[in-house]
Amino acid sequence: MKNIGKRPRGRPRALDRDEALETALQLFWRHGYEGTSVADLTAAMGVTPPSLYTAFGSKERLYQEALDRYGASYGSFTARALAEEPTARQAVERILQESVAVYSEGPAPRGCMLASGAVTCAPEHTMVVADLSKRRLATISAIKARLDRAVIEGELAPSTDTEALAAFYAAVVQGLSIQARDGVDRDVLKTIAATALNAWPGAASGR
Amino acid sequence: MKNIGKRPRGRPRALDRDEALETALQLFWRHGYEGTSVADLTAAMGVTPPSLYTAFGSKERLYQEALDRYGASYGSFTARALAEEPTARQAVERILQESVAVYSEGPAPRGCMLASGAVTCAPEHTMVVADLSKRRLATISAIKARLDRAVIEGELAPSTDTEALAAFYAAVVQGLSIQARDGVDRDVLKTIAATALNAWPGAASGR
DNA sequence: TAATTTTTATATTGATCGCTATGAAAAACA
DNA sequence: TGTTTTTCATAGCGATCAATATAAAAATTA
Repeated sequence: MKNIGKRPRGRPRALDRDEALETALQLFWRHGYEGTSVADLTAAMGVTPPSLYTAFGSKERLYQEALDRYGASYGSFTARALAEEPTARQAVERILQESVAVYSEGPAPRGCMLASGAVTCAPEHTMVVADLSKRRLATISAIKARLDRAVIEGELAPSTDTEALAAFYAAVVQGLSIQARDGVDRDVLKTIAATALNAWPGAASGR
Repeated sequence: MKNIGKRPRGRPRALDRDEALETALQLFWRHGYEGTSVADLTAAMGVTPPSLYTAFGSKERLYQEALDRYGASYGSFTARALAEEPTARQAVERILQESVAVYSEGPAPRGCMLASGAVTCAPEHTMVVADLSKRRLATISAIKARLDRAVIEGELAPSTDTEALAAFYAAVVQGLSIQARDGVDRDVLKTIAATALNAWPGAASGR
């Protein structure tokens, strides 16, 4: 008899991988990579270290999986806004607004997991810093690609520096992330987002 | 005989306190609070742990002293721009430009020590996170105070939301800090700064 | 020179770090 | 039932964490 769609051979795992990954995401989001210990993770998951290592390999790989999960859930609004909104400007506007909503949510605001995860780090964790950096730069590239399309479609002037404009809005989002964690009032964050839109090429900034 | 202006009684310290503090500043700036160990610090200073502890008390107090030193040296351009420039707009412009210069300096850009020091942290280091947060918020307040003065002097309309405008430019500076660390090209950073100025109330953002 | 004071270096402290060797437990196979 | 396979919990690995107890070293003071 073949084993198709049935249980595998050994002892079934007590660890719900999906649930455990969400727990890891929450801890890493709040405390960052270096601020979250394996003991913290296993305690929150309700398992012992060997179970964690069998399921995820290492703390570093678990962190990367948590980042992937973040990008596919809480952090997915950026990609969705870029894909769904009819204009680049509306996409950027939605990104700014949803950033405020997601980052300042809950009793202890968490900001952006990519922006606040591990900007600085011990030399031995360079890989983690580089990985996060890559993900942040990828976000800028995604915004830039949408702006380039807007140039082609005539929404933006051909002379537009799309790379710098994308980096500018990414910078505002990163700043929103830090200030959300600092407890800056949500209304202020919303106004920051609105102010950033005044820098949109050709926009008349209000008096 | 009294001891006035002479050497104190005991064995003279081999540790140059000022020099050691600058060394600590550099390490903390690069690797953050959690990413810098006492062993790293003593090794770079060329002393043994007891010397560090008699001179600075604890790692946490040394970090705070390093932050003070940063604010009085590398990070002093903000306060100076706010005090020296004739208009609020020129002050903000200078802050943005000098941010780019300072944050992207050197072979391994360090960003802002306040913005990248310890956004996330282990629960047992909450004091450090809170201290950094307080310093970042103080910067926003300083900018706001200058904008309030600009309102009084007629440079800005009375309806201006000075708190949000100050928070906006602080957010851009914080984003610049992150992207400088990520290795974003210096010219792009400069254009981000210029773009942010287009959001200045009443400014016409270029086509 | 002898006593006092302060800093120094050596060596360690207990705690925690990420991680794993070991063997029992729990399932599917034969 | 007995074998095989996989995960489980117990316990502990060496390394590193921030911080110190101890006592020798180096200065001033008497």
